[in-house]
Amino acid sequence: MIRTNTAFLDFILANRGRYPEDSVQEISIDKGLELIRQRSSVNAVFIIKEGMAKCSLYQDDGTDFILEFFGVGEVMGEIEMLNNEFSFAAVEALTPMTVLRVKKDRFNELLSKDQKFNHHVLKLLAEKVRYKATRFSFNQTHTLEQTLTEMFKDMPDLLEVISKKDLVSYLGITERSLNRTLKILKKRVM
Amino acid sequence: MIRTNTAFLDFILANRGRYPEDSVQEISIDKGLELIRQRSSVNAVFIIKEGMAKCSLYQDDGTDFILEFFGVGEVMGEIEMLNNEFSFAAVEALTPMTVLRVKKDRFNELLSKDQKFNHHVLKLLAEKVRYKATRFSFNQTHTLEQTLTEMFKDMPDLLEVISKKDLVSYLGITERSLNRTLKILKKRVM
DNA sequence: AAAAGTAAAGGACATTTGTCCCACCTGTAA
DNA sequence: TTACAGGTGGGACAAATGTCCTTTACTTTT
Repeated sequence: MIRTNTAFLDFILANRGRYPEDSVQEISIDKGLELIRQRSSVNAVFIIKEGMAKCSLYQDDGTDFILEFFGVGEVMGEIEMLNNEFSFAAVEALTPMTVLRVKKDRFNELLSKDQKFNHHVLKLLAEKVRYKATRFSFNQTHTLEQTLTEMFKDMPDLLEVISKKDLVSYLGITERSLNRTLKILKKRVM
Repeated sequence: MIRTNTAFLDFILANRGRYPEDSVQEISIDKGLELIRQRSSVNAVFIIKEGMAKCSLYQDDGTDFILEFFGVGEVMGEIEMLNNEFSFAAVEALTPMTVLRVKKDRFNELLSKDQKFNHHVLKLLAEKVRYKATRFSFNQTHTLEQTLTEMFKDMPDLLEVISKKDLVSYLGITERSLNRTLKILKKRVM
């Protein structure tokens, strides 16, 4: 459930020497900082080298829904770059992070000039579509209890890594429901 | 809610004369035919010229969840092509269709040799991510009544175009719930 | 038109999730 | 120590959705 993409990160790290000066900058991000603000224009693509972020969508009614947790290697801002639109989601650091920053012009240049870079971006987008589809499909057709059971199978230390509040937003439920179901699951284990 | 992408279709239609012989074949599809079978290998990309299809995911428990309704210009099979994996979803014609078929090798060739083609594919993938994210976010955080209200605003003739069974699978609910809510909405209008 | 068979709609009750609020814990200021 | 504030978990009830089965409506056959 925390997305990673080491293939792309490794590729960038191995090749950045060949790119024009300053194409890829490494920057440190404090926990809690908002890397991308919703409905603002985005002028760089970010790749996570260390740390974790959440990508969420604030809705009109005040609720916020977490689309994805981004881990090492995940890429942010490329959707907006390609559609040339304002960001449709927000990205916020959940831990201190180190990210690689590629400015808009450089990103587009790499896309058109470096075939391997281009192919990585295509694959990464395809993977985002695939993952979103399967995740949402599962959530829509299963109860919270089933969904949580799956998540713990995948990641037993879930609650140490992600706060209850974030988990609630990720699942689109209330804190009450989460607590209730966690209690049921705890009983089940004993 | 029925996705379309005329930009890409127009581009293909305008340029196919320049592509090698037989790169883009036009084929007719009967209603009900399964263009892409889930968990099978995909060896061509399809673009809809006429008609409509559903893209769905059959789950282990027998339920099937409709990810998207594909209308004119929508592209199918490109995710599998890029990830070089078996199809994760199935696509079935809901009406008689005409589709443009681009074989795997040709598709990859166009991707690497035709920069505009490449850019169209990038944009189309980005748009799929964006759309899925906003749709699912909305559904997860709203009741069926709210979701249906929005859908009818967008498309008053919804029920003439899409069968109740498909609508049910698209929303991940039961037929009973749909009927109940439709009745409530009908009362509301009067 | 009557009978039989099939698909769609809806009633009654069960389960899941949400809302509201209270009790309890912890830390801190008086 | 007391009193107050903020946060966390949970009880009680409400609302939304699912399950099961009956009823209604619509076709087809005779």
